[in-house]
Amino acid sequence: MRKSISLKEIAQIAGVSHSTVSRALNNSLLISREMAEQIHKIAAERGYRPNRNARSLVTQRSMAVGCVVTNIADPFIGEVMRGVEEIASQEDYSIILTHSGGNPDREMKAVRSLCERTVDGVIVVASRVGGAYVPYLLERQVPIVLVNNQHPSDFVHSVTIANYEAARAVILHLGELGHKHIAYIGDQFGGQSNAERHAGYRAALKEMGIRYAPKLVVSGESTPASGEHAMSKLLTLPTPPTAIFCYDDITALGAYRTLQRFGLRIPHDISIAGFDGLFFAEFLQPSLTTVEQPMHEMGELAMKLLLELLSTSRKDASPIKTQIIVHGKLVVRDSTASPRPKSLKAEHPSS
Amino acid sequence: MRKSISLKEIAQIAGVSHSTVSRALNNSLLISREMAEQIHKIAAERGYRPNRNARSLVTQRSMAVGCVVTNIADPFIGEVMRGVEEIASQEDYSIILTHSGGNPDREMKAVRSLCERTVDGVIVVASRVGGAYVPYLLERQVPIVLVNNQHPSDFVHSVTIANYEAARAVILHLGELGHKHIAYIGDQFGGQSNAERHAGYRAALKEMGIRYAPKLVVSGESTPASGEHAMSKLLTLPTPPTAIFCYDDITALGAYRTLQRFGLRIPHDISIAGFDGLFFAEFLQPSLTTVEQPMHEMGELAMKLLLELLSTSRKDASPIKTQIIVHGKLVVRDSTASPRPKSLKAEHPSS
DNA sequence: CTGAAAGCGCTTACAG
DNA sequence: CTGAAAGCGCTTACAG
Repeated sequence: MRKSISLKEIAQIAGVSHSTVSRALNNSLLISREMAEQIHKIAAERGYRPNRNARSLVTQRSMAVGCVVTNIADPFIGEVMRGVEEIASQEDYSIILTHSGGNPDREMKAVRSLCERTVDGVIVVASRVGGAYVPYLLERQVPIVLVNNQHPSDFVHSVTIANYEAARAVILHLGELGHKHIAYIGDQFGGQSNAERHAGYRAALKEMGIRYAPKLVVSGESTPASGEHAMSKLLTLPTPPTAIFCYDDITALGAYRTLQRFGLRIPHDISIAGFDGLFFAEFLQPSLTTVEQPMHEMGELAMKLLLELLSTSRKDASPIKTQIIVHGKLVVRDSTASPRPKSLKAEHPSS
Repeated sequence: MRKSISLKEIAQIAGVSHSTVSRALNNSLLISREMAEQIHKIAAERGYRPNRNARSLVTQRSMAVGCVVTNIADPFIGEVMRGVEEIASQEDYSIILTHSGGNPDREMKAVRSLCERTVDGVIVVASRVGGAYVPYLLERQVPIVLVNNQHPSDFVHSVTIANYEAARAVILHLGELGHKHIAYIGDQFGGQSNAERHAGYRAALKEMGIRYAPKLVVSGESTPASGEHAMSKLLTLPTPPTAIFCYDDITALGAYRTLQRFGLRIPHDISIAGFDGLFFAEFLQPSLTTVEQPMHEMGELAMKLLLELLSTSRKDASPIKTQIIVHGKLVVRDSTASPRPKSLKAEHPSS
C-alpha cells in the first residue's frame, strides 16, 4: 500500500510543526481558529487519513474489538454480528472477525491473534467449545462479552437468552394443545443453552403433571442431518411422541424432512416447534412455531456492554459481572396443533 | 488494555539489545542458536505477543484485509466470508469487517475507515451500491477484489459467477419440461447479476423458439416480500406463466408463499426455480430447484487472488485485470416439473 | 553474530 | 497558542 500523506507532510505544507497539525486535526482547543481552518483545508485537499496503528500505539487504545465466532455463515451468528457491527461503526470502532470453526485450538489461536492486534475488547458469539481464552484475556485485562455462551465462567460479562423460560413456554403451549407425549431433540454440543432448554422442558412437563420420559429426549447437534436422525429414532419408539421441541430451527429442518419421508403430516400427525426464529422459519411448509431470539438486539447489547466496560476505569469495574438476560418470544405458527384424538387415529381397527 | 510484555523488556531480562530479541523472534539467521533458544524461552514464559500495530508501522504491511459487505447476516455473504476467512487465517491475515448496509455514504465511510487501519487490500462482496470507493482505493494503491460485483469497472479484480450461463441452463431445463410461459422475477437492485441472468433467460427462450414477453418479467428486490408481490402480479396476468425463474432463493421464498395463499401447488400448478443454493433450499416443501453457487469457494478464490496481488510487485501487476469466473450448478429438485396438459387443467368444462 | 541508531506516524506533557 | 522532545513497540540497514 502506498504511503498516504502524513501529519509531517501537512505540517511542511502549512509551515508549522506536526504537533500543531495533530492538535488542529484532533480539534484541540489550544489552536487558533485560523490555523485550525487552514490545516483542515490542507488535510481535506490531500485526502489525509490518520494512521490508526500509529495512533493506537501511543494512545494504547486501538478502537478495535475482536469477535470470535464459530461460523460466520450461521444465520444466528450473522444476525448477532450485524447488531454488533451496527453499534461498533456508530462509535467508530472497527471489528476484527475471527473464526474458531468450533475448534478449541483454532479458537485460542484466533484470540492470540486478536491480542497481537491489540483489540480493546472481545466478543465471543455462541462459542461451542471450551473457554480456554477466558483466563488468557482476563490476564491481559481485555474485557470479554459472551453472547449465548455455552460455558459459563465467573468474571465474564454476557448477553444471554432466557432459555429455561422460553423452553418452558414452548412446552406449556404444546401441553395446552393437548399433547402428553412431548419429545425434546437437544444439541449435544449445546452446553449451557441445551442444559437450560432441557431443564425448561422438564419443568414444564412437571407443572402439567406429565411424567418425564428419558426416552423422549434424544440429542442432535444443531444440523439438519442430526435432526433427521433424531426424528427417525423418535418414530421407532413404541409410543412415538405427538409433539417435538427442537433445540433450534436448524434441527427442526431435519425433523421436517424425516416426517415428510415417513409420510407424516405436520401438524396433523405430529407438532414441531423450533428455537431461534431464523428468517426461513416462517416460510417452511407448514410455517414453524418457534421462539424468536432478538438476535440483532443481542449483538447491539453485547457491543454496548463492551463499550461501557471500555469507558469505565478498569480497577473498580472488573469485579462486577454484568449478565444481560433477554427474553425470547414464542411465535405460534402452523407447525403446532392439537394431537389427533386416539379414536380417529386408529384408522385400521386392529385393536 | 494492559500493556503486555514488550521486546524491550525481554531484552532486559535476557541482557541483550532489543534488536537481538527482534531478530531471534523473527527467526533471523543472524542469531546464534543458543541466544535464539534462550530468547524464545523467555518469550514463551512471559507470553510475549508482538504488537502488530507497531510492526506494521515499520514494515508498511498490516497483514490485514478489509471486507465490505452489504449485510453480514445475508446467507450468501456469510458463506463467502467464511471462505475468505478460511484462507486469510491460514496465511495469518486478519479480517476487518465493515457493513455498507447498502448505503453509498456508509460504504464510503467504511472504506475510509479501512484505509485508516492501513489494510493491505479490500474485498467487496456483492455490493449493491455504486462503486465510489473504487477510484478512492485505486488512488491509494490498495488492491481490490470484488465478489459478484454489480457495478463493473476496469482495473479491478473480481470473482464472479457465470450468471448468463447458469440462467440459461435454468430456462433450458424448464423448456425441456415443456414450459412455454416462463416468467422471470428479477432484482431491481441486482445490477450486473440481474442483467446477466435476465440476458441468459432471454437467450434461452430464443434458442427454444419461445417469444420473449416483457410482461413475464417483473422485478423484485431480493426479499421474500418482493417475491410475494411479484408473484401475485404474475398471477393476475391473462395467461399466467407455468414456470417462474427467480433471481435468487430468497425471492423464491416469497413466490412460494404467494402460491400457497392462492392455493396453487408447486410444481403441479406452477414450477419455481431459484438461484444461489442457500442451505434452506433443499428443505423447502417442495425442495427448490436452484443454481448452486460455490459460495465458499468464491470467498477462498477472492482471498487467494488478493494474496497474489499483494505478493507481486505493484508496478507491473497493476495494469492486469484478473477476472475469475466460477460456474454454478443447476440442481434439479421437486419444485420444477412438466406443466399440466391443458386438457386436464380445464377441470370445469367452461370452454 | 550483536548493538546503536534511525525511523514508521502519531500524541502529549513540557516549555515558552 | 505553538514547537521541540520524548516515546508508543517494533524493524532494519549500518557498523563492528
